[in-house]
Amino acid sequence: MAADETLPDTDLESRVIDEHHQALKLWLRWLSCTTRIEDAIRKRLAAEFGTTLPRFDLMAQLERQPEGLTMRELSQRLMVTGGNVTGITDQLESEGLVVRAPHPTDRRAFSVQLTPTGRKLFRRMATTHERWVVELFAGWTPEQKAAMHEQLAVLKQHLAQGSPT
Amino acid sequence: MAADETLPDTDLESRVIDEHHQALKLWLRWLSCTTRIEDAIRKRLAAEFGTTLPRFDLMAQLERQPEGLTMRELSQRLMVTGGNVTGITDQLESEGLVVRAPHPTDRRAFSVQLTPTGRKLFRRMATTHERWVVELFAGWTPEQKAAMHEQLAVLKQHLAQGSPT
DNA sequence: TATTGTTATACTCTATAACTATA
DNA sequence: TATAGTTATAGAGTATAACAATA
Repeated sequence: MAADETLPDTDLESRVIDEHHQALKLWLRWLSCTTRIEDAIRKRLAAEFGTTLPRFDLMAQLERQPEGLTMRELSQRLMVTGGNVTGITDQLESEGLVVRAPHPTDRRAFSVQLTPTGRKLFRRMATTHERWVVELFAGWTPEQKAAMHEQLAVLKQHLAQGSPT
Repeated sequence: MAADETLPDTDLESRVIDEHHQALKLWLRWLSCTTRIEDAIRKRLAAEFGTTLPRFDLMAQLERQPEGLTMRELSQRLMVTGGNVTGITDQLESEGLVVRAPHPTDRRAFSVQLTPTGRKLFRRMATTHERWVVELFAGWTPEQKAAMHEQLAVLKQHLAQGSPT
């Protein structure tokens, strides 16, 4: 032990390997937590509101944009291809939760908007959803949550730069 | 501002609301990072190895258990139902990567194991996968990664207690 | 020509339930 | 009876590519 002077190469190498394992272990633990949280939210969304995460996410996007979003914008924000947005929008529209309003300037496009019913439902769901999230993260102090939030900002930027897909 | 003495109730309430928003914002940022990382890994796994995350995960479980795992154990560890494990195992077996060996004591069960080919392939994939993960988390210092790892341990335990499904 | 959105198709993962064989 | 595993079925989400209408 304490061979810092005699075996620098080996120490460097093992440190590198340790850091590799560190990143991998971190990712696996992260993924495990994420899966559990997502599963919990997914199941509750299905049980209490008969909906799914993609549907919830689409409505969340619309709630932030009362003037509406085009199918293309939804596709980009949800990071899925156009065909999928058509399908999910079809479902929500048939349930009277969203509407394809005519676009003010582009006759090819729609301005997808929440209906009053959709908005009311979404707000109920969002409130409940937020309570679930608060409970799930209740194991952390506010300071820990804040620290995590900051650290994730760094990661997010790194990810955006690293793979500018 | 600084109404700590005059309006304690309001301050408490706004602090609670802030903490709610804090948890939600944290979760949304977290989810965004996770999605990006997972997408990157999923795409690379498909492009470079023609495989998927569930297949990779199943092989990862087997690599840790050279004596093999039963279908049931795989089902539990991967947190999916039995029918899915049958399907994925069928694929991998047809490609010669895993084998359903007879179980030593229970004639109903199998001992699913990696074949030598499967083991070799998995080790190649795992090495590359680990490199991706290291790159994706390169925005953090080793200390930050260690701190995150610790904090996730707390969360994981909270999640395990909270919903003992 | 390029873009918006839809349609058609196919693939993966997932869950549920009925079923066989063994414990 | 209970458990291990398979099969059949169905449904959600996803991507791709061909297509119509409009820019």
